[in-house]
Amino acid sequence: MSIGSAFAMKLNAFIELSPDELNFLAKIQARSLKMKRGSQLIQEGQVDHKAFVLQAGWACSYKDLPDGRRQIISFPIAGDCVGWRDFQRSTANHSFSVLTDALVSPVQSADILECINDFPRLGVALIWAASRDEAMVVERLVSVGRRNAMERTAHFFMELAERLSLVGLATEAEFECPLNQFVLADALGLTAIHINRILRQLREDELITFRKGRVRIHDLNRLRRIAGFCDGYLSSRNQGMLQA
Amino acid sequence: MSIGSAFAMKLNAFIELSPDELNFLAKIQARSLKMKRGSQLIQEGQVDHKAFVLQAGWACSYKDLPDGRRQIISFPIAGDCVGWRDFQRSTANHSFSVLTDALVSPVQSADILECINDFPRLGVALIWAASRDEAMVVERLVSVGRRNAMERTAHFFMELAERLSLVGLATEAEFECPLNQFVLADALGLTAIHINRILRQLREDELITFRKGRVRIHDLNRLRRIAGFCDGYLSSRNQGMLQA
DNA sequence: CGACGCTTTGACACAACTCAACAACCGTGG
DNA sequence: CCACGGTTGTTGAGTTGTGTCAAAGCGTCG
Repeated sequence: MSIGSAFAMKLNAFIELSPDELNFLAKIQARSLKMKRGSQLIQEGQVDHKAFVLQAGWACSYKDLPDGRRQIISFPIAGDCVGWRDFQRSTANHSFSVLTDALVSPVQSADILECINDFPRLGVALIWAASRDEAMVVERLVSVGRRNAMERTAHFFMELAERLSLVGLATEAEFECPLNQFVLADALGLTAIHINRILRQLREDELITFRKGRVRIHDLNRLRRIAGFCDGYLSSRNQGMLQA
Repeated sequence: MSIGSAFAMKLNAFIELSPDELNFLAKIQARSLKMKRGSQLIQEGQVDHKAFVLQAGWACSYKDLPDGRRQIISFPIAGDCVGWRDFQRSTANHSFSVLTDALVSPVQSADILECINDFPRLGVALIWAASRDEAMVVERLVSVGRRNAMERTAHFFMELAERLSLVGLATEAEFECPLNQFVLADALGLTAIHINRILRQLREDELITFRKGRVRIHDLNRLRRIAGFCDGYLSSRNQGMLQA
């Protein structure tokens, strides 16, 4: 049986799913909506917010400050859950927008509860996914708090490469990345102008080339040293610490 | 019946707990360990890590970088869960230390599962607590990424005041805070020296005085404006889905 | 063709860091 | 009781990483 969705593919990398479990995942993703690039799925403070699974395309979650500054929290990609964290909260506490044209499946909280009750292994897999999402936020806090612009940017692209390859959207050294420099800046706590300078430096140092929506990684090992990247928090296997 | 523990008190602010539920909470906290100030509960990468409830005292969770830099993620206080996020992971992905002498109750993952099965309302309350913890990490990411040193520090103390008052450890305008300037720096992504200057400015502007482990808030409204603080992500009121 | 979204570059400003020194406080032991 | 070392707080002077402002380049699309 083929895995089907990116969501199933990701969970399947954590525990091997039975046909029944795959069916259930297919069922809750049966209905899906096309979203136009730039449209908003959830607005911070919204009362009747939903939850989604992102089937295809890129999204971002973020918080706006009153004066226009914003911080991007995460970039959900194919197979990722959107807004599940707040599913028992009355109001959403961050906003979600899609960055590209995208395909999303709305999910009812009833589905989530049913899943946990009828398919406990799937429930565990969902908890794993949630804990992985949180680990990514933590890792980004570390980046923004304690890594300089170069380290931070390198770290970000390595994490992205790892996540994308888990759902079959990246090869060893290359992947599509539809993020512009303003978006990168808001994610990494920098300005777009400074991101531009850093990207130039990464290119000149023959570490990463990022042009026209495509990232090419030239020297993985040197990059890993610079970024201080350990993939333990992302991967389902081999969760041990790597050497410094 | 009295509430008993800070943990119960916090959850009780979210949903009113029945005597049975309170009993269960008391049961899992029956055993507790005294920890000496500075000792470590969990080390990043540790394989046989446990989970805890912090009964009294202050702790912190953090990640170290190979070169000695570190980022503090959160400050668990009385009533908070420690290490629950990773309870189904094979290795811990951040470290925990206690900052003061403290009292902790070790919790088995079996207890957590039993809780969810036998006391579903309690399970929901735990999910609420977890989602609140994550919201705090997110809010800190916003601070470190997009607020300047003054805003960040003000925001931090306001959040702390709110959390402490929920477990009865803060009055309107004053609370104990055993954090030194190095610790504050590692939490806020600044240096201890700069924290010192910011604290001086907060004092001179008659906003906050922080001396000898005691924080006094002088002008809550002005502070809230500076920090851009909204307590929605912390508060237990006005969270729906569980009116019954 | 012009308009627009995004990238690139330079000159300059400033918030936060570094280094260096000293002061205040605290527990310990003589 | 004081002397002491260690930890924490305070301050100043100079440096640097990143932000700000301004302008130009370059595709793409209507």
